[in-house]
Amino acid sequence: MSWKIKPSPRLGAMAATKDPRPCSIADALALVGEKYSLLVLREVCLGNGRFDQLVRNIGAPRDILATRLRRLVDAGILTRCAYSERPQRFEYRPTRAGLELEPVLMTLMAWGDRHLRKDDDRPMVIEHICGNELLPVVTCSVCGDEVRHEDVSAHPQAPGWTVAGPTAA
Amino acid sequence: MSWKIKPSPRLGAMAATKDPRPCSIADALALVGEKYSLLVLREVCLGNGRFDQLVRNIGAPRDILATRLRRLVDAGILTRCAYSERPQRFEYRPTRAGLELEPVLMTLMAWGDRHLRKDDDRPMVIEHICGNELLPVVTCSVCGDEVRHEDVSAHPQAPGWTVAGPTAA
DNA sequence: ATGGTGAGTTTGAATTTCCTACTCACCGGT
DNA sequence: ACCGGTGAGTAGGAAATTCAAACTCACCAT
Repeated sequence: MSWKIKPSPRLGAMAATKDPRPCSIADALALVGEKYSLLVLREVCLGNGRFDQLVRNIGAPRDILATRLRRLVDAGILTRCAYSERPQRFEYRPTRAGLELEPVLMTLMAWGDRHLRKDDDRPMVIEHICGNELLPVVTCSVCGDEVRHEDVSAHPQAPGWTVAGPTAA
Repeated sequence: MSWKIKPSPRLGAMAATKDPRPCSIADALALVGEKYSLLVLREVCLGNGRFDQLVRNIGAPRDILATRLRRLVDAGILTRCAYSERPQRFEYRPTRAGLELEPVLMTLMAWGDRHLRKDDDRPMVIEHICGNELLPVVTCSVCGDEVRHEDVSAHPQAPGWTVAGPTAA
């Protein structure tokens, strides 16, 4: 009788490493990157924070939405405030931290408008107080210039991490 | 014998509506909002586009990563180019459209740095060509002012949609 | 008493993700 | 020629999530 000897698994091809690059993008996404979370924030920033409105406008299943809302409230991104006692009814509103995610939504929307739609059939236009349609641009807070890919360089701070990955094992 | 009469289901409390608010944020997220997709973009923008590097630096399961890469390539956000024939080896690189998502990553990172970390233990610092650390700010491309929540107003274009949801049914 | 609304919860089925291992093509050393 | 190693994935089954539809509870209006 013969057994298939278990040939020690390849050492190079392992599962997802348990310590990926430490990064605030990853951390932020762990909080608001789940399906629907950013759409909740969109609606809430539009002033539209009641449960059934969220269900309708986002198109999310009610139970999932309830889970997301709990998480966003716990994270301090939303607050749940009563807009009526007897009958008790609630409304979700962005906290300061939540409002500070709006720039993310705006740049994302601008990208979608530019790359996902042909012509000018934008489903929503944002007007700036200056009187013009808002075309959001990301700039350097110091010099004020628009940020371009070739004008920035990343410097990882965590030990063992370079821009190219962990220092050669 | 008695049957439980099926009491026609409530009309008010239905499942997720099949036509949520039309919105480029939603469309963009449908493309790049799945788990890991934006982290792929992060690595690829860092110039780090080989499969095994992505696995290590992102911490994603290999099969999921393969699926995401296919999707991003199909969407025209990444390209898969050979960096060596014999043996064939590939590398993923951002297209123009992919690079234009960098502002989203930057604002997200800045938010994470500000709200998810106490003190200044940022895992990564970005330097702008002007010589300073980059603190990205979203501004109005016309007037140049920083965009603040209270300075913008949204105008949905789709018929039947106001900022507050579908026109009263 | 009946029906309606807001804000969720429950339940079971359908999808996705995750983990571990496996493949294929090639290279480099002995 | 054989052995081990690397890059870039694929395969298969268990575990976790999502989804749709219905159900609950408290209250108000008729």
